[in-house]
Amino acid sequence: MGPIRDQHHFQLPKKKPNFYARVYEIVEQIPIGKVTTYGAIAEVLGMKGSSRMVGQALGALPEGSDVPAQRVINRIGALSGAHHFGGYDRMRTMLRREGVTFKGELVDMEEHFWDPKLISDTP
DNA sequence: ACACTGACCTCCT
DNA sequence: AAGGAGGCCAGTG
Repeated sequence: MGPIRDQHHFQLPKKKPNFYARVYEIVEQIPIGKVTTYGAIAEVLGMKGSSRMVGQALGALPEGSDVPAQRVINRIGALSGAHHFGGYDRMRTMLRREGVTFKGELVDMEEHFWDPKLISDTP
């Protein structure tokens, strides 16, 4: 179904780029137990190098959104957005509940990284 | 309209 | 190897 659902009554950008919405569409497809990175999302949107924009889009999400933003982390596996989930421990707990494992403070990227480029290839 | 802000990433010391 | 500077560009005030 439509990736962005009606419950998202917060304001999306009404102009053309629709950048936020495209970010959310990708994030919604990250499988449970997997994570991806800001950079990987930016790249698949054709905006390689604009990873900060992805973070900005996620930051605009209301709390309690069903967009699984906790599955987006930085390149090395650090929970750089932890502040938006009530701190590092809270975010780590959310991910652990989904089956994500850690190596110290960092997500085990070898095990859990999911590349959003896979979307295009698989129906 | 301008200036500044980011849940980042890559290059350059 | 570790840390800093700069780039990215859509929102916001």
